[in-house]
Amino acid sequence: MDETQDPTPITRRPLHEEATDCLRDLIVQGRLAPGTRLNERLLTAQLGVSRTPLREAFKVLATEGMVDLMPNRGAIVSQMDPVRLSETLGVMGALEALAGELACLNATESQINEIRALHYEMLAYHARGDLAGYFKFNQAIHLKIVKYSGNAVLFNTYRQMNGNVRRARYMANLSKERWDAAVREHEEILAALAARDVKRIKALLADHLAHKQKSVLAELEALMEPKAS
Amino acid sequence: MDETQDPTPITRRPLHEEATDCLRDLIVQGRLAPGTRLNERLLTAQLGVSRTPLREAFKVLATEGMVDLMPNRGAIVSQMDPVRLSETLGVMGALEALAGELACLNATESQINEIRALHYEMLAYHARGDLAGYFKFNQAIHLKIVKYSGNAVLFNTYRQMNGNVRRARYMANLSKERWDAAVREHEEILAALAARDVKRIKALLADHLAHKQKSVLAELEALMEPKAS
DNA sequence: CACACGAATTTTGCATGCAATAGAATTTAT
DNA sequence: ATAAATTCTATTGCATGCAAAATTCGTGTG
Repeated sequence: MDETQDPTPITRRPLHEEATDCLRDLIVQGRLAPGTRLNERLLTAQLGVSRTPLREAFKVLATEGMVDLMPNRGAIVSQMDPVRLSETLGVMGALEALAGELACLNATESQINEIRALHYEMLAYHARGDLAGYFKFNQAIHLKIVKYSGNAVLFNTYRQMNGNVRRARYMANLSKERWDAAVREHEEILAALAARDVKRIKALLADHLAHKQKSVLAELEALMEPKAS
Repeated sequence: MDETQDPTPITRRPLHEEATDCLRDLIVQGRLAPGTRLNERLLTAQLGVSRTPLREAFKVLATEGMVDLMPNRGAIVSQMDPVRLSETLGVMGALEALAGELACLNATESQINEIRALHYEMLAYHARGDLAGYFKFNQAIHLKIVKYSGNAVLFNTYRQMNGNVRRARYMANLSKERWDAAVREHEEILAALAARDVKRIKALLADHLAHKQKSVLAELEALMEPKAS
C-alpha cells in the first residue's frame, strides 16, 4: 500500500488540542476580550466538548500566558497591560536580533527570496495605505526571519510571545511618519539579510523592535491619559 | 481580627498545581529520566491524586517542553538532545545579554550587593573544587541578574528554559581551564554590573553563554562519539 | 524457528457525577 | 432602612466510569 500522505487524516486530533487552538484563536483575534470570564458550562456548549478537555485547554493557555487561572473561581482572559506589553516587546527584540544573526548564517537563498517576496507584498499594502494588509505581511516577514534562523526553540518562544502581543491590537493608528520609517527599516533589514551582514542585521532588528516598542507605548499612554487623572 | 499572614495557608493549593510542580521537580532532578514513559495508573498511586489533575499536569509540562504527549499513547519525559540543548543555550544567551543591560539600568545597589555575595560564595566553592556547590551559586547568580532586570516576562521565559537545560546535567566534568575561565568571566560580569557598564555586560554575558554553549556541546559530542559510528 | 494473525489485557481519552467553594439572594435583627 | 447573617444557587475541583485505541500475549501457520 502506498500511503505516502493520507489527505484526510483518519485519526482526528485530540479534543483538548482542538479546544486549546480554538480558544487561543478566539483570544488572539480579540473575540474573547481581556478580562472575559471563561464559564465552563457555557464554553462546553459552544465548543461541543465536555469539561475535561476544556479544563485541560485552560491549563495550557494559562501556561502560555493567554488566560489567568483563579483557584475555585475559574479562568479569565489575561490582560495585556502596557507594562507587560513593553516587557514582551523588549524580549522579542532580543530574540529577533538573535534570529537575524542566525538567519544570515543559515537561511538558504530561496528562503531569503521568499522573505523578499513577502516584503514586496507588504510594500504594495503600504503603497495602498492598507494598514491591516501591511501588518499581515509585516508579521509574516518577522516570523519567517525567526523561522529561517533554524533555531526551533527560538521560533517557538517567539511565536508564543507574538500571539500574546497580537492581542493588544495596538496598530489601530500608526503615525504616517512611523509607518514610513518602519518600511525603510524593513528595506535595510532585507538588504542586510541578502548581504549576510550579521552585525548589521542584528543592530537593525534590535533598533526596529525598540522603535516598535516605543511607538506602541506612546500610543498606549496616549490612550490611557484621557481616563486616568 | 489581625490575620496579617496565616502561617499555614488554610486554602491548600489545587492538586493539579501540586502534581505539576512535583513532576517538574522529578524531571529537572533527573529522577524521571528522558524517555521515561509516564504511566497514569502508576503516577496516580505515587502522587496520591486522581487521573484528572495528573493529566492536567501533563498538558502543562508538555507546554513547558518537559514532556512529549503522544496521542493515545501517553506522555514521556522529553529528550534534551544536543541540538535542542544548543538551541536553548543560544536563546538563553540572547536573554541574558538583554537581562544584563536592563539590570545595569534598573538594579538597586543592594541587589547588586546581593549578587556580589553570591559571587563570593561561588568563589569559595570554586576554591574548594566543589563543582556541585559552584553550579548551585552559578545558577543563582544568573537567575538573579535576570530577575533584577525588572522584566518579568524575560524572567519567566529564562526560568523555564533554565529548567529544561538543567535536566541535561552536562556539568559532569568541566575542564579545569574552562572552569577557571568561567570564574574570571564572572568577575568581569560583576565588575561591569557594579560599574553599570551596559555595553560591556551585554558583550560579556553573550560571550559567557557562547562559551558555555560551546563547552557543553564539545562535551556532549565527546560522550556521543563512542556510541555512534 | 520466524512470522503473522487474533484475542485478552492494559491504557488512554473523554464524559459525567459528587462534594466543596464562591457568589447571590433572602431573611433577620438592630 | 441598613447591615449582618444565613440560606440558596451556580460553578469549580476532583474522582470515577465507560468506550476506544493500543499493547501484550498466545496461537497457529509457513
